[in-house]
Amino acid sequence: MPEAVIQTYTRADEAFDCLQTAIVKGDLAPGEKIGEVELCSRFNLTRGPLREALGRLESRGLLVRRPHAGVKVVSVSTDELMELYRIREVMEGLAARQAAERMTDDEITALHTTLDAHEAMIEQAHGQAYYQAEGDYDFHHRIATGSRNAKLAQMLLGDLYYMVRMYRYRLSTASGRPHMALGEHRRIVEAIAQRDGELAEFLMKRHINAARRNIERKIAEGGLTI
Amino acid sequence: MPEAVIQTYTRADEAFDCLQTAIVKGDLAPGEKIGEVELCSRFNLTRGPLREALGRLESRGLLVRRPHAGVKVVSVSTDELMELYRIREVMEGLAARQAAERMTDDEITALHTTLDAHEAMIEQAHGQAYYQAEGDYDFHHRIATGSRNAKLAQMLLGDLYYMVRMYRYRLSTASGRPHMALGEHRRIVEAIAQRDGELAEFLMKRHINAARRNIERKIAEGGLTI
DNA sequence: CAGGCATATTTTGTCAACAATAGTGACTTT
DNA sequence: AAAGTCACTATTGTTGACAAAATATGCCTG
Repeated sequence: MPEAVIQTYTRADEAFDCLQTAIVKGDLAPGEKIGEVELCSRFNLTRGPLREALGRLESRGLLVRRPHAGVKVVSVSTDELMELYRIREVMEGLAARQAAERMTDDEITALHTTLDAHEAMIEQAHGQAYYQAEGDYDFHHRIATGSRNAKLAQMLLGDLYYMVRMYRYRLSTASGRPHMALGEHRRIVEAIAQRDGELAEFLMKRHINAARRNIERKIAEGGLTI
Repeated sequence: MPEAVIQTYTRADEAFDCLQTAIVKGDLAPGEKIGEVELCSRFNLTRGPLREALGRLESRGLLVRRPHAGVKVVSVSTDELMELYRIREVMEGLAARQAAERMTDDEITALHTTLDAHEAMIEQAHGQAYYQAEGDYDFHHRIATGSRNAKLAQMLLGDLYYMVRMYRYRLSTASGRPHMALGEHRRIVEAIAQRDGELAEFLMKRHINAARRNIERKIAEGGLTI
């Protein structure tokens, strides 16, 4: 047994998770001003733990608080979304490089099978963008973890991904280029399997850069409004 | 008037600042287990705001909390410190590139004068490592802000720098290579002034990489113990 | 004498009432 | 009539008391 420690789940954690998913899923719209008492009744919580959760969410940048004036969900402009992708580019590039150097063989095998599953899902649920988005998240999640860089994984998984996902739900994976993305994923995994960190970094950066430009183009075309 | 909004300072903010500086300065030693009531009496606070601040600090990675078991200051191994520098390398590289593209001429002038002040301080307080550390922080702070990438600045200034500074206080700027660092800083500013983003990124990455290797070497020599 | 179990204590997690502040509306004044 | 000011209300910030949980201690048993 690797982990028998059952992290007791406190009400503040519950509040945190509820709010985070509510924000990511869009149940709480960006810019929406929300009262504490309303949130309490909505999630069956009391104000103590709620405030604790609000503090955490604020320091993660998912919502902004003005003293005595209430909290509101952060609203990210398209420019800011592009900046997020630029950060992802360099950080995930680093993650891919370190993953190539440090992942175990078992983890790499798991990466391969993950991609196979994604391919099957794309063939089958042809056009179901939601699965594609989740699959993409799964892939990047594994690489962040595989980097064996705790802080890097924390920043990617705990900060950036939530903000990006917040928009992916709304755009419902605007990228909409499942096959292309899958091919890029395959090449990245190949580089990792060959323990070629430099190549993995390069491919990952290019992959995220392509995703960013794709979204940028779609927004410019007016097909998407944030 | 650009900013007439007086951010009212709440008790939770006070608690947050107190704890953060206490951790960074080393008044609260890493690994030290601290009780909530003790902290309250120490900083003249009550438990409500304190707990809010603890939540924020936890999500920033400065302390770890185990439910019902108390909080303790995070203790970072040398390996983890090196990982922090690797993250800094790519993120500050990006910051330098974007700063070169976006900083105003006034900001660049300010950067120059900042470096002049650092040089004077180094000459004068010859060996006073503390000023060097603060000067270094000032330099990197300006570039992070100048990147015009809000999230990037937040992650650097709000997360990474505090963790690194936490160790700089303890090592009392182990780097101890003030003149060399100043020269590197000058070259980075030159690249920014010439709006050469690519070069600025390259120089910044090399600068941080050199700092990392320097610390790594000193630790390996046994001169420093964390 | 050592190990495990039960109890007791300390510490954290939670709650509900109180105080302070910002936003809002009406009123007065120019 | 418009603008500024004052008071009010609703919401947030804070406090202290209560409940639950984990660690530590001491006792009992093998």
